[in-house]
Amino acid sequence: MANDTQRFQAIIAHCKEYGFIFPSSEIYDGLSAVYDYGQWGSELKKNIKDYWWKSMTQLHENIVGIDAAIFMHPTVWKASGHVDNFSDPMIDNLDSKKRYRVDHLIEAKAEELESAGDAAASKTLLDKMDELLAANDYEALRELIIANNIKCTVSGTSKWTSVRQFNLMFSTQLGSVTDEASEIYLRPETAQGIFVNFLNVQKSGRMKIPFGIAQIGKAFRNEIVARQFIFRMREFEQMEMQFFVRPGTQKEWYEKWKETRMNWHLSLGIPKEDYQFKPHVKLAFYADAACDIEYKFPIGFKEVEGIHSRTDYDLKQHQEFSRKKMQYFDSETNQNYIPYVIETSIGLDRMFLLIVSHAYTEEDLSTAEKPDSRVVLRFPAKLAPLKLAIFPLTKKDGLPELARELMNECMPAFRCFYEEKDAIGKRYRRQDAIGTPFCVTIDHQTKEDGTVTIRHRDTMKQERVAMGDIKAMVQKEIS
RNA sequence: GCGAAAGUAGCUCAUUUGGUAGAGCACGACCUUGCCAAGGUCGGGGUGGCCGGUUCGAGCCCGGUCUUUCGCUCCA
Repeated sequence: MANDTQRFQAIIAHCKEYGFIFPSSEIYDGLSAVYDYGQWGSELKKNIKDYWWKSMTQLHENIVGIDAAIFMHPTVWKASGHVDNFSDPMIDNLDSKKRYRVDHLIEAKAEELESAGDAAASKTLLDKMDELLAANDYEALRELIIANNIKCTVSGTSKWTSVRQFNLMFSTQLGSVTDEASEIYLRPETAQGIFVNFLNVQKSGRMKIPFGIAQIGKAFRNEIVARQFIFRMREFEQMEMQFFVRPGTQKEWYEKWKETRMNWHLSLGIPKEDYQFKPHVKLAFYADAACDIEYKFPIGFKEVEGIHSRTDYDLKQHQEFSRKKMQYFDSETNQNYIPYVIETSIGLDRMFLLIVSHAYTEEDLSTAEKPDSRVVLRFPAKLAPLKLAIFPLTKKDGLPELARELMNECMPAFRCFYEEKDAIGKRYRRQDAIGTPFCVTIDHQTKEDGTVTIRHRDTMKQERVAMGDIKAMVQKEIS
C-alpha cells in the first residue's frame, strides 16, 4: 500500500514534470481539485476522446452523437431529481467532528424509538422532519435534533453546529441582470442533454429503436471532498451514451453493453485482471440494474465507468414536467411507448488516469559497469500524444536536412517531434518519458542507401528500414 | 468542512542553536563525442508559498492565510 501511494505520487509528479497535467492557476497558488491539461496531456486526452467517439458512433450504425449546451433550462434538474435529491442539509458534531446528513440522523432516532416500542413518537418525529425539510427551516431542524436528545454516536454528545445545506450543483446567473428567475445550474451530468433532445434526434434522424445517442462533454459537481488528483474533480468530462430500447428488452441490452464496454477497454491492451465489474447493491431510485467497471488504480480498484439500466424514468419525468409526449411509435409491434434506457457513462479524466497508471513504468537497466534506469510511459500507440520522434545523429554533415525531409513527409499524417540536441541516448530517454512509441535516427548510412533506424519504445530494439517506409509503418501501428 | 503534517531554483534536496541561501540534475550558448541518461567551458535562474508580528537582524520563532499530502465526513 505504501508502495502504491508512492507510485501514485510519482505518477502525479511525472504528469506535471512532463507537461501532462498542471494544477489550475498554479501561479496563484492553485485552485483546489481543479487541474489543467498541458501540451502532451491535452493530446492524450483528445486521442482517448477520439477513440471512444469513433468506436461508439462510427462503428455503430444506430448510434449518433450530439453536443448539447452546458446551460439547460432549470426545470430539467427538477425533472431529473437533482434539485430535490442532492441538496441535503448537513450538521456537524463539534466534539467528534463527524458530519451527518440531517435526515439520516433523525431517521436513525426514529428507528430507535420504533424498536423501543414507541411507534407513535417515531411517526411524530418523522412527520415533523418532513414538514421542516419541505419548508427548508434549518433552525427548527436543529432544534428538533436537540429537543429529541439526539446524540452523536461517536462522541455521545449533542453539541451540534447549525444546519447547513450541501448543494451538489453549481449555480450561476443567466443574463446580465441578476434576479431570482435567472438562476441556472451548470449541468451535473451530460445525460440530461441527451434526454431533452430525444425527440429531436429521433425524429430528425428517423431513428428506429433500438438506437443510441452519444455525447462527450463537461459536467460540474460540488463534491464535498474532491481529491485524489484528477480522479475526483469539480469540473470533469464525461463520455456517455444513452441507448433507447423497447420496454422488456432492457435486461438483454444491459448485458450486451456490459460486454461491449469491457471489450472496448480490453482493446487497448490493458490486462483483463486489472478490471472488474462491481454490481451496485443499493440501486438508485431510477435504476433496475447497475454496475461499475472498476480499474485497479494505484489507489485501489475504483470506478472508471458505469453501466446503468435507467428504465423509462428520465423520459417519463421529462414528459411530466414538459407536458410533451416522449413516446415512440414502434411499427413492428404497432405500439406507442416510452423507451427504456441503458446508459454507459465513462469519466474521461478517469480514463486518462487509467491510461497513465497503466503506462507508467520505472525500469532498472543497470549493468555490472554502471547503474541505469528509465521512466517509460507505455501508452497504446494509438493514444500516445506523439507518434514519432525524428533525430539526426549529428547536427552536421547534412543529416538535419535529411531529417527535415522525413518530418515534412510525416507531419501531416501524425504528430511528430524533431530534436537534434544532446546525445542520442538522452533524446531516446526523453521520448520514453512522454510515451512516444517510435524514434527514427538519421545517420551517415542514410546518405548512402536511404535507410534509417527505427527504435521501439518498449523493447528499446532498433531495426534498419528504408526512410520511405517509415510513414506507412507508423501509420499501421497507430490505426 | 474537521484533525495532523508539509511548502527553500523547473525537479530532488541541503543550509549545526535566528546573522541578509547552496548542491546535483534540468535549462541556455559553445567545444568534444556520435545509437540508448549523467564529457568540458561559460551562463541564466530563488523578495525561502503569501501576509503580518517579535527582534538590531527571520527561511529558521509566533499568528493568520493559501495550497498539497494523509486520516475522517459525503459521493444519484
